[in-house]
Amino acid sequence: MTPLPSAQQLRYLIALADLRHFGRAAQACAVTQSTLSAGILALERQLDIQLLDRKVGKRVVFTPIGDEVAARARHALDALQTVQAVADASRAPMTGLLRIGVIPTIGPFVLPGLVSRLHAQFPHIRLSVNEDLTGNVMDKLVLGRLDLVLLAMPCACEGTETLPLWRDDFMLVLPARHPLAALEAISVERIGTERMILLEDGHCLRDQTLAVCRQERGWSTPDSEEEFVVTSLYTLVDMVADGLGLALLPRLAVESGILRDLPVVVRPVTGCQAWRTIGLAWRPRSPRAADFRLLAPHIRPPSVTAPPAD
Amino acid sequence: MTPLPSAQQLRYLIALADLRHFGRAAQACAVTQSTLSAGILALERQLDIQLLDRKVGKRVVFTPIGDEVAARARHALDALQTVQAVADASRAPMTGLLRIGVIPTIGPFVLPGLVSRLHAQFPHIRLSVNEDLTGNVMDKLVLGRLDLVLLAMPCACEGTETLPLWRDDFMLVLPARHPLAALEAISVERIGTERMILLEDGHCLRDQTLAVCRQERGWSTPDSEEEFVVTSLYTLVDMVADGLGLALLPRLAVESGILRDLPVVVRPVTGCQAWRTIGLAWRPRSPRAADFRLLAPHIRPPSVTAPPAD
DNA sequence: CCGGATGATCGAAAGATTCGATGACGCCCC
DNA sequence: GGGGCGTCATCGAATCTTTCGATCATCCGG
Repeated sequence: MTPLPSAQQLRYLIALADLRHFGRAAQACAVTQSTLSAGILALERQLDIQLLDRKVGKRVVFTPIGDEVAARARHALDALQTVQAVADASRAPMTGLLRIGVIPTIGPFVLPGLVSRLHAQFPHIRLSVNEDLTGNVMDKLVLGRLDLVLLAMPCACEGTETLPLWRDDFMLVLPARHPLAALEAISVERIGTERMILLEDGHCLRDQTLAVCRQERGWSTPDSEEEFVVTSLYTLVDMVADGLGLALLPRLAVESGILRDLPVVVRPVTGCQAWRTIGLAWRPRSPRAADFRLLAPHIRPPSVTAPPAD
Repeated sequence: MTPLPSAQQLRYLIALADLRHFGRAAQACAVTQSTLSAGILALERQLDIQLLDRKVGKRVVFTPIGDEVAARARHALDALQTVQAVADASRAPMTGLLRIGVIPTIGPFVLPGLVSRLHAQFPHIRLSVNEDLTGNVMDKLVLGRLDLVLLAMPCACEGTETLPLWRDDFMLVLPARHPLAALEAISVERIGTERMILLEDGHCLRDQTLAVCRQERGWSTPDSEEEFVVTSLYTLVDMVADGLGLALLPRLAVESGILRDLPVVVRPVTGCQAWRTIGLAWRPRSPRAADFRLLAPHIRPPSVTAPPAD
């Protein structure tokens, strides 16, 4: 049985596929050109296939099968590096750079406490935070540009592993002088005739608000000319205070003091399932998946007091 | 930078994880016990983690992280072998064992011609055929026990790559003396009041028949005591001939002569989308994916004459 | 307390990898 | 058209790694 291609050979092939030049690829691999050339030749001999088209001048031209092998080689090398990464992560858990993504309707209310808590608990961790819409942070997650995403479920998180953290109720925010403000709790049917202020497209909270409203048959999306769409929860609250409409806010935002001293009141919504689930998502093959599970208990809404240490 | 673990080391680790015995693992790897022992030690030293618990007697006990690393090692070794397999497949396309799965409502009508055609076209291919329900063949496909599946879409084929081959119309088969037999084509609304004979649960054709019938509002699934459910298309045709009900048959089956000389007539269905798409499915990472695409043109219904060779 | 089984360790031989130097080949410009 | 240049292949020597067989250390059951 011929030996499997070595990690070194795969590195050579991938560098050559990227740079299309033996000398520069060798430089990138920190070896001499002769070594890289011999490595590619050895790979061709071992696999018994032609990876490069050598007749066309002296330019580096991959054969179709060469491209295919290079693509598989990338995957194999990645898998090998993951073995190493798993070992590294276990030897030094909760260290190194953690690139965390978060959506705008969670970030401002969770991150401040989270960052300081993580720094206190895990001094060797370095945090990089990226706030963006659900779709964007999830894209970056699967592309490997983020390690961990804090988001609101339900959401389309194919190809990721998720862990629910806590339930975050939606609460109705309305102008203080609004007739409904007299009620202690407001049933979803009463919202049917009201104008709702929405976040702009792409915010999952927008879709979740619409989903809650659509549980009431009488409700329909406002015409585009009548629509009130804003880009941040802060603006949204301001507009409610101005009497321009009602809005659903996550309890998380309310309890973080987003209402300030504006002339608005906040009421629970009854008669429907009005909440989102805050959760974590990561790549299932992430070497640090075990770390992320350990990290989860430290991600909390600011209002929840820490459980006593044991 | 410490070197990545070698394929050999991963093999040693996996053999040890499987056999839990240095001597036998070494035998399985065709090396001496000392070599395997040294290999494991070297891996532990390179990764700088403890893979085995050595204090407990002399039994081979993996640490939790050892198990984790072994699992990743399996994946990495698999990826390396795939590089090799891609090369092998390209060097000798259309050779070796091809394990093909097929569903019962396609197999009898396509396989006979397909097998002889493939043997003629690719003499070095060895075929292994497995006929089973859609769910079962797809399970075997993703588990790697099949290479290629011939099935009817739409279907839930997550985690697989699919290639549509041709559209297969559904045709209504009814007793020769049935009043509707007088019509040249039968609109789906006329089926609303008829009793349909169905395949048993698990056949995708059953679900597709129900889907067609449900396009007609008046239609509802028969009560279980009134249901006529059979296990094969041949029985189904027999029951139609006996006047027990109507059935939808794929054109593929009709043109393969399943109606024999029974007192039934077959009519096109109008007024709805009544067809299935015959297609191929395989694992996206299959080393022979390129082969499968080349193979597709040779999979045809028996009625279609071969295009002239060019 | 001893013999068998199991895994770790050691030195030597075989094999693989790498380097620097050099060869072969096409291309460009004078 | 020929020399210079850029590019990839080849070669021998030095170095590093892997493997083997032998041996040692330890544990377990009688």
